[in-house]
Amino acid sequence: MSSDSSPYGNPETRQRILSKAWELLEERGSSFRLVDVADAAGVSRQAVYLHFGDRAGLLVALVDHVDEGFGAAKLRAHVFGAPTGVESLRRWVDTMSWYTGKIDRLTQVLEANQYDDEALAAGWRNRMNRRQAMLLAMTERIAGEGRLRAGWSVAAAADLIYAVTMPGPWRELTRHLRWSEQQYSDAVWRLLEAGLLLGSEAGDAEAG
Amino acid sequence: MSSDSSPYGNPETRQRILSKAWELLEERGSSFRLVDVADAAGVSRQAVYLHFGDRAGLLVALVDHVDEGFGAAKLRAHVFGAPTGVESLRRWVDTMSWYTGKIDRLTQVLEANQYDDEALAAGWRNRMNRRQAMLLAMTERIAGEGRLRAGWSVAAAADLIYAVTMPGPWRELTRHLRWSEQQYSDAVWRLLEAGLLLGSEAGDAEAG
DNA sequence: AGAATCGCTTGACACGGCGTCAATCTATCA
DNA sequence: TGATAGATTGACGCCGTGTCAAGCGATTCT
Repeated sequence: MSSDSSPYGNPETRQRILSKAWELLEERGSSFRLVDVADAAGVSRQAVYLHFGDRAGLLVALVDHVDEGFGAAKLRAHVFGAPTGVESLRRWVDTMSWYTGKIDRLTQVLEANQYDDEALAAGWRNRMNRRQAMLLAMTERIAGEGRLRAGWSVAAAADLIYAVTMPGPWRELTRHLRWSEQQYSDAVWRLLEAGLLLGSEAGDAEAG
Repeated sequence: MSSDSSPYGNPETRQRILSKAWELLEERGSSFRLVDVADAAGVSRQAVYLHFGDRAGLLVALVDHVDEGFGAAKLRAHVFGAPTGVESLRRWVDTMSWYTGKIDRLTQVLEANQYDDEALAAGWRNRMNRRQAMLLAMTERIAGEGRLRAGWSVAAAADLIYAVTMPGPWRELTRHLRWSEQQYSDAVWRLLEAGLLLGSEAGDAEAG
């Protein structure tokens, strides 16, 4: 409970920098420069360093900033508030597809730089670990409802769902193969449902 | 059929550079430097530029180099030589899991730098397009054998298989979640089979 | 009012790695 | 003898990151 949460300087300045950094990242991608961020925010280049330490620090801070901006907490509540585990997973896939689209540019940069930047890697891992934990919880719930297909352990199923729904495949399908986010969501859901779940009472019959 | 395939200089030197570059990439990852490559190959830094133009050129050349080294052509022949489309896909998943492990470091670098390097992006796209084409062909064959589950178009199924089997998820499962390559292969296959394919005559029954 | 502190600016600098250039060397082949 | 190809040498410019020291205008403390 120490005060390491008081970052530095004027919070409004901090917000301005983050907002402009976000905009620049959206349009310039991973090649956005700190000097541009500073200029856009109407602040000196050093101010950025004072607030965030370095480039990686800015990126990491950006993650929380956009999560807050997009109401990630509420989205999570909606997902977990589903009446059943299966429905929860369905909502998750849907929400994730939408959300991934919103922050894909940032995700790209994080992924691309996680290998030569320690701090960035940690930030990315942290995010992904939380996602894993969420999916494990959902999968446990699904298993508890007796809807996990025979032959799958909860852990294995959760890991596989996690891996298959990473940003990479999403990006490939929507950005390069021109699927809509909804198509992605539907197809992935169908795949997971048919591959990992059991029908509630009726079989897997579907309209032909 | 023009002679743009005669690259530059002594082919043996070229090979030495590529081999050493590969080694360095394996251990240093994306932060490997051209100067180190040159030193390791016992050649001047400029020689690298003469042979490959720039960093991206080296990386792209490296792709073909390792494909050749690992006998990618033979592997492909094995995959396509399967008696049925379904078996072909099964072989592909298995082979791909193994092969992805062999070249994962290189893949990482390619993925990571595709966004700020034009030539690298093209090289990566090229590779992935060929994979897509392969999977489309396999999926068509599967559909032709009447083993594609109802409700999936050939194109959609192929795209989805392609996306789900990208290096990203593979890396996540094997490197971070400690799955073996075989476990990955088995799990992904099970998922695809149950999700997209139809049993030949007997149902989907499996030993409990 | 005087002093200290905070938030930020200014300008300069070093570092690293990439890419480039011109000059030079050394075999080989004609 | 003299081109030509393959490679070396050493220097240079560029660019973005990160660092440093000094200073400046407000606000707060007393």
